[in-house]
Amino acid sequence: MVERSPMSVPSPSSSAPAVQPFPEGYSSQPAAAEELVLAQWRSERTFETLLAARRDAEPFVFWEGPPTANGRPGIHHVLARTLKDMVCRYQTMLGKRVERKAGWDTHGLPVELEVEKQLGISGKPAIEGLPLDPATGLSGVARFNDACRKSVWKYREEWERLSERIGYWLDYQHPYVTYEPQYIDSVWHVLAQMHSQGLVYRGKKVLPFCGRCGTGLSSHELGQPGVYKDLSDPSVYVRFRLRGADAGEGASLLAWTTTPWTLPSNIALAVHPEREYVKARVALPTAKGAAKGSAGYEVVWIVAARATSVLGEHEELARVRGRELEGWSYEPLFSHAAPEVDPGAWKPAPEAAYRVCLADYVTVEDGTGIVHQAPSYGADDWATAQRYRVPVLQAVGADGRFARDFGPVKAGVFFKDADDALMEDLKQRGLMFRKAREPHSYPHCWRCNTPLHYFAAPAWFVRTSSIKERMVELNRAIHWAPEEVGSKRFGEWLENNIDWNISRERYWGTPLPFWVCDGCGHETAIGSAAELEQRGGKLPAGFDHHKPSVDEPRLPCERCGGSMRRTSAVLDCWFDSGAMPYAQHGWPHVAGSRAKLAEQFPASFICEGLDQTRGWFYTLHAIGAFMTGPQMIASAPELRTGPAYRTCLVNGLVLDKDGVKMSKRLGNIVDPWKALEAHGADALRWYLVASAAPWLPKRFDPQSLVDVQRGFFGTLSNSFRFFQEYARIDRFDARDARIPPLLERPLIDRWLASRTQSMLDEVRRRMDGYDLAGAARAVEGFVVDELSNWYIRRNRRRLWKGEQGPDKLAAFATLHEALRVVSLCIAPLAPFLAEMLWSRLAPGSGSVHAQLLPKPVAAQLEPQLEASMQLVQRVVVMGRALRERAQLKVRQPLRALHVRASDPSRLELLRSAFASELILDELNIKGWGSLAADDGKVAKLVGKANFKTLGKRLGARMKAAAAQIERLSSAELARLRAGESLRIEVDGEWIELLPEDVLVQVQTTASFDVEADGQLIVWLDTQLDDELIAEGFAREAVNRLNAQRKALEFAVEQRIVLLLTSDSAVLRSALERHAKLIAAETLATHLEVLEPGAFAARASAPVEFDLGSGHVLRAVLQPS
RNA sequence: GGGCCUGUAGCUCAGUUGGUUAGAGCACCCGCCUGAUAAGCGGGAGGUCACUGGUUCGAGUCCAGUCAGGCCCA
Repeated sequence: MVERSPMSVPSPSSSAPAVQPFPEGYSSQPAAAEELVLAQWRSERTFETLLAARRDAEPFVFWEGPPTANGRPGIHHVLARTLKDMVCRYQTMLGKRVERKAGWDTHGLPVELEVEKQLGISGKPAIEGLPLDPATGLSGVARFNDACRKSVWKYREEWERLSERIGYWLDYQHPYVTYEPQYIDSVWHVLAQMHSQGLVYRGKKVLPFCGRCGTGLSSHELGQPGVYKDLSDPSVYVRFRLRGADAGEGASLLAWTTTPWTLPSNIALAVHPEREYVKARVALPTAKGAAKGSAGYEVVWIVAARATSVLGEHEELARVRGRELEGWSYEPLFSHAAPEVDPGAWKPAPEAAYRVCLADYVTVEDGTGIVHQAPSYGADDWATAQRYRVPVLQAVGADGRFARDFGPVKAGVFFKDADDALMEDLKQRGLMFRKAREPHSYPHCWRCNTPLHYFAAPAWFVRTSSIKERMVELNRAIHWAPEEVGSKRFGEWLENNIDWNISRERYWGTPLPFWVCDGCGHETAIGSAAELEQRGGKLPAGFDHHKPSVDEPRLPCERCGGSMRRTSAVLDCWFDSGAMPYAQHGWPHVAGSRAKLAEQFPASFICEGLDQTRGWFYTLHAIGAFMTGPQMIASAPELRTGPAYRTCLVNGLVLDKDGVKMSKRLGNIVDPWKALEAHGADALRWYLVASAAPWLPKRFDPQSLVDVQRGFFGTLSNSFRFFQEYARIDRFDARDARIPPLLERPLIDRWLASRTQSMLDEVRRRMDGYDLAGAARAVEGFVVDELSNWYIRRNRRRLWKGEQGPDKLAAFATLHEALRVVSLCIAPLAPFLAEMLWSRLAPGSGSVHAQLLPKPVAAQLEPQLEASMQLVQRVVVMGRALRERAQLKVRQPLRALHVRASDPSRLELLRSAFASELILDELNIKGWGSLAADDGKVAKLVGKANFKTLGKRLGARMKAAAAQIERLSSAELARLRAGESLRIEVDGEWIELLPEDVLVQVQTTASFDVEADGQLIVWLDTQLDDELIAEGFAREAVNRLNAQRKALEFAVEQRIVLLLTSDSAVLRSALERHAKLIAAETLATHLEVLEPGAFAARASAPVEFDLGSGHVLRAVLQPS
């Protein structure tokens, strides 16, 4: 055990506790060390204590977007949660109170699906017909929803465990849960408010529908991988016979469709108003070998652009614009009508049926430019039907099956299976112009692979389009990171706002609180369970807001006295999460919720994935725009006008290392647990945040994690380890009164202190601007380049030298302070390492996360000094390059360093003892050879045009001017540099050149090797004399002997006896001359340089080292 | 089909209101240092800034189009 450094003197006065080392193996096994921190946070209840301590502080409002716990958390959740945590921890360190209420999104289709799978059933009939479960006494929907309620917690434990493990501080003790009664009461209240303001209405929504599951699919579901599959679909051209005045010559309208099953529901045809349509005469098909036209001719209408490709050879009889076809009447394809349904949104006009409509969406890329319309089965068709008040037919029901026998198709036939029979029927009746099969990309249910059919299902809407202007206006007040998500993606989405379809015909969701009268159709909205009871009588004990019990209460109709029943649908679960600002507090029913809302609204900050733009970001915003509108504020002053959230940070997707989206299907999902185990949470967090701006898609490459761990974390922990080892030995105490004030410390200390404060300043500025990656990089650069690779490397000896004096204390204190500030600055992003550092650097002061982040100390900022150091480092880099080229290793001392500087202030800086000592010591050079203004002997001045200042002024003459400037003489350039201006002639015009218009640089003209960077010229005196060579040998010897000490596993303080010899007299003399140095550096208490003969007589088992050029050192090292 | 984002060295990324010869880290090669040692430092090589066209004295940067990847919406 090393008790103290070999040459240090004990300092009995110090009673400070020794600085504790890091846990064993931190560098290779950070996960284990992090677990210790977690255990400490748990046992000390650090998070809860911190929240309590900030009880009365100014709030920084953060809302957690609720994840659904029935999916596994993945690596992208680690990214989102790290960003959230980083901001929340930072704001806490600014003294704010940041409540972080966890939330669970518990409703919705994914849950239902999971449960269907679990119960081994599929589709609505199976759910409603679920048999009695003896264990619970439940059946049907009650049993199903009961299972859903339990299922949502499937991965809760893993979510909480992962969140804790990555250091995401969130209040999981008091989460909001979207299925709980008080939450639903709140959502009902919001809906009832909307209803009372006339924003809720009943309509129909055409959506992709899965007949088997009995449900519409969201567009998100349609975007699932594998939904679109290539099918061999029919491609049919059908004759619609014109009738009445437009019929002439038995002409037909030729329409094209790939969905013959919708033809029984045809009710109109659509043409493009601006396109030209032709009336064409074509030959009827003939038997093989028969003459063309032998079977006669027919007349068809088709868009001009498609006539040739569809009809082939034809005779054009007439040509009109599409709008002239409007209103033309045709014969229904089938004599027996499909069932008619009430569209709800309009009252159908029977005379509008079977006519030609105009529609802009008609294309001519394929088909005939005449589009068959079946409003039930297409959103575009629906909109057109609404404009023309066309009736709506529905041969195929929600289940995807024919509702009743229809010509050749029997009732119950699945729509996809009806195509052939229908086509055959049309062919028999001479209405099929042509048929074929073509591959088409057709959507399928992502759950059960059933082909989807678009279907007009009854739906409830919120008239968001009526508050569009307000939403657009409020959006302007939101700080989006990045800005363009708000202005473009989100902004344009708001501009094109359509009413929000809030209903879903499912089971596990917040039931819509709308009751409709069986008799007169009057509807009413209920704002809470209490109100339901008040209006409809006592609710049964254990009443649940969900189906089916919520469907039982009937209300008396205020209008007609009839009975009102609840509409069957449940709420779009996006509404649940969008209502969380209010519902998480149970507003307004729960006691104290009004005050809570007043304080926790609006959000200062939210952060979710880019995919939430039309999800949570929208629903929060839309509901917020309503809730902060003038009518709401009048009745609920706790709501303030303005957007629901002030800052929204968007994070991008996490892709695999090849840039491919992670999916179960591809098996390229990164398991966050594996990454955590191998590299720790800090490294994972740091990598995810620092590697790029949060909103850019990120490629997750495990190798990069290794780099982060070895690079930043390795360097920082090594720096601490270095400090710790000597601080412990010397019992360094940061409160030691003998520590010199900063201004009395060496300049390099003041430099590091200044850089520390500059770094702190940059971190704060970047964090305040939500540039989280920039903040991380600022610390990283400081720690690696400045703290470790420069300050510590340059100052190692000050910490392990013998004397306990002010200089040593100053070095300790400077390093301590830098590490202390670093631990504060990394706390938001690397909470574990920060805690480990803090508890060792500032023991007894509590958690680093409870500290206030200091403001930069202006008095410690010395920009001049920082600039000087940059100059020093530049000269050092140039010197190293020269050594490299001259093949002179740093151990070989050199006589002199020469510098030419064009700028007198730089010369001044280099002449300072601070710069001189650093440069000469770092480069192992005895002294300055010359340090002077350039006199033209090794360099000349070269002028270069400053394009930035001149370009705007000169425009097209810029090129000529630049050429002129390059020809300026050294004398002219010298005048410019002295601050005078100059006139030059360019293309016959005189131009005034100001000093800043010309960049004056020095260029070397020397014949020997120099380094030049435009400002400085540096070269080495490479002449070696005996003295330098001897010292070089001595240093080589020290190097080899110390390596040998290590090879022999001597303890660092082990004193030795050294016997040295060499056949080279030159080397022997060098060793003798520098014996003192060698002894000191190798801790030799006794050193003898012997003649080879004498050495051989006394030495047993000597080791040999070649010190170069055949000078071989033989040595014996023995413990003394 | 529409909107938006991304494309810079082998990899991960910077690149200010357009301005001289496009940078960093990692990896690679060469060398160095070693009492922070399962670390550290220096040097080198490595680029058609996805492609095409345009605006401009000047384009990685602005504009239009194309290609590729992604997100969202139809």
